[in-house]
Amino acid sequence: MSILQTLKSRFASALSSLTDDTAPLIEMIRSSQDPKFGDFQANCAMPLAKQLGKSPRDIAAEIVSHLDISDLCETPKIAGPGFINLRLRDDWIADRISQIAGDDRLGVVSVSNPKHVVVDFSSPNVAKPMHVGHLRSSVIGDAICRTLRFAGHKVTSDNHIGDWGTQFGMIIYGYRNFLNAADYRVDQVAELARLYKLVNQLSDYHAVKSKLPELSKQLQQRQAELDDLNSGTAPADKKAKKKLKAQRKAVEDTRGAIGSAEAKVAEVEADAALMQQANEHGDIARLARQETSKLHAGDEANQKLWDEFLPACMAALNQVYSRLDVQFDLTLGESYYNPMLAGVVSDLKSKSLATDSNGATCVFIDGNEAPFIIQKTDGAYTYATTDLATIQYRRNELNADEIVYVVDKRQSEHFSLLFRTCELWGFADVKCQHVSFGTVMGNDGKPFKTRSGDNVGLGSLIDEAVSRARRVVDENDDRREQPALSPNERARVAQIVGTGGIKYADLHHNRDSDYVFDWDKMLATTGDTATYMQYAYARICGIFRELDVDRQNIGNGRSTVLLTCPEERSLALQLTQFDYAIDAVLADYRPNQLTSWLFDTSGKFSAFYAHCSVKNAESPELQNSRLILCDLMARALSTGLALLGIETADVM
RNA sequence: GCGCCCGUAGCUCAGCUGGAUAGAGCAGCGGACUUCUAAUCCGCAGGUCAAAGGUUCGAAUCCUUUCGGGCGUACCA
Repeated sequence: MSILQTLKSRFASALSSLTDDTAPLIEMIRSSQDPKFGDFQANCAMPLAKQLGKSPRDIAAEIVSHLDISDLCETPKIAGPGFINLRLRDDWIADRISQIAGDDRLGVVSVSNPKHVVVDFSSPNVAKPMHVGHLRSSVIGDAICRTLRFAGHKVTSDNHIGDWGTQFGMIIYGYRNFLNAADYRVDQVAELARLYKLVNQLSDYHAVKSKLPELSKQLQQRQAELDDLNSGTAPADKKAKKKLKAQRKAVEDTRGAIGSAEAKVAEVEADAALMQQANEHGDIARLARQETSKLHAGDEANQKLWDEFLPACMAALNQVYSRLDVQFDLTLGESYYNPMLAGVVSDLKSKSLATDSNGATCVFIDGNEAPFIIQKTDGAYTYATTDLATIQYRRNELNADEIVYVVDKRQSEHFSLLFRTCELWGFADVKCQHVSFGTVMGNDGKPFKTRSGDNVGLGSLIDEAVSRARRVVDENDDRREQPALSPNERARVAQIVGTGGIKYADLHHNRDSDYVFDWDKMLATTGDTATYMQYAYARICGIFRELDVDRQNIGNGRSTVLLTCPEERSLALQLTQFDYAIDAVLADYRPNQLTSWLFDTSGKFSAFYAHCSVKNAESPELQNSRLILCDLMARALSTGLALLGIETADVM
């Protein structure tokens, strides 16, 4: 039983003589936020006093008098309005550490009721290079999978790749019209990406070009409306003010739209070759869409191209996954569900859940204006249809108890419609959850792009991180009198530090927050970073090397842990609470709960390291005790970081 | 129009179902390497938690309003 659970059960019996409803009260026991108040605090006296019409401090005293915790805590202190402050006995902490020291799971018990959770994450479109946006989903999803597995659940990680969408028609069209055969032979994926970009650019050109006159007209009109509003007297009431502001924004938006449209047009027109291609392919957007339709309809030639493109695209994705050490149990892309889509639509129709609206087949959910479109006017299915088929498959074929979607929060409306539709469809028994995350922003407050407006490729991000890490590794090792690392080891450390840094930079934010991308922060190796913890790990390994200790034998004996100074006690107490961090992550799928525990713990270790020498411990018993703490700390770091997909190195 | 989200230190962000004097990191300033790796440690400074009301013994957290910003909103995924 964990410390908190033990405390709660003791409080439950103490409280039972005062009230029948102890459940909400024992939830008010938690760890103290300030160590000067002790290790834990119970805040239940105040509400209970209110309930019983007595003074909170008297109630607190009464609770304490019924409380039987002398075996694990020192005498409770009542403070402030009626807080009960608890300080654990050192011998109790020491006992607890001894137990955990012999436990591979560091005191975390496997769940008693394992669930089968399908985690849907990463989900890039093939033939489009992965970018920072995919980093969040991949890294968060991977951490969730690892943590669920550690807790004892059955996990199926599934990469629901976009291999059946509009972009394939564009690539097919590009392949047929603009292929550079030589480049294609050298680097198939790069050439496909170029073709995708080109077709996209050309269809954009035409779309935007034809929209420009309308946009200018709209601008004129909106400007006129704005002038109209401005010409009157200054707006007195709030409504008029608001309207004026909205109008200003509308004008600005239109102006912005024209600006970017003109830029797109100019880019094509500045390039004679592009211009010629644009002129020769005036209907490119429609024709590309047609290729997609043909593919979906089973057209042999297009299917053959799809079969040709896909393996190379997958290989490119897998290369990135391998560098990130992200693994999938399944990679069932959208194409996999294609045969099931017609059945989904007919089933929903037969159950009168889906109806025709303006020629499209839709599910309408009460309280939502927007329909959930499962079949378009032209007969094509949408990603909504695919998502429904996917849930059906995961429930019926994979026997999932729970499905977790690690997807951008901008799609929250889609998921709420999807999940609601599934409930109505009769799939209420599978728990679906949208684990949303915020956008990676640039310095301008807009979604992060390079200066040229492209997405930042994930491959080059990793390269940059590793090469920066290498510079730091070199600097540090060169500074030593005797360099500790061979060139190969340096490369290995740079790899671990670089990729760990990227992952950590993402994971340590609350996933729902947008955050500003910054190379220096993303790749920083000081402060609240993976490097800080990796370094702590390497320092512990250094102690074992220096003292020539066999880690296998530490903590196996009955040797006790001695807590002789505040740094030791604080570290030991922290190390008993790994299970809270795991619980906190899984409560709402927030890996930042684990990063913050790891950072706190590492901070306490660093203080311990600075103040409590292991090598020069005052006695062999104390040295042994400190070795137990070091070993436990090292395992906490490697285990905890591993749950985040971050590796450690013995020397760095 | 409708719906969802956000506003916390110079910057980037934590802050769990309401708990005591709101926390980190970075940047800044000042200290600590003959002693297990200074990728570190110790200290200082930095805040009207956007604003105003309300609920409560207690509010950054819950409710209402205002201001500022973002996102979504019928055939892209």
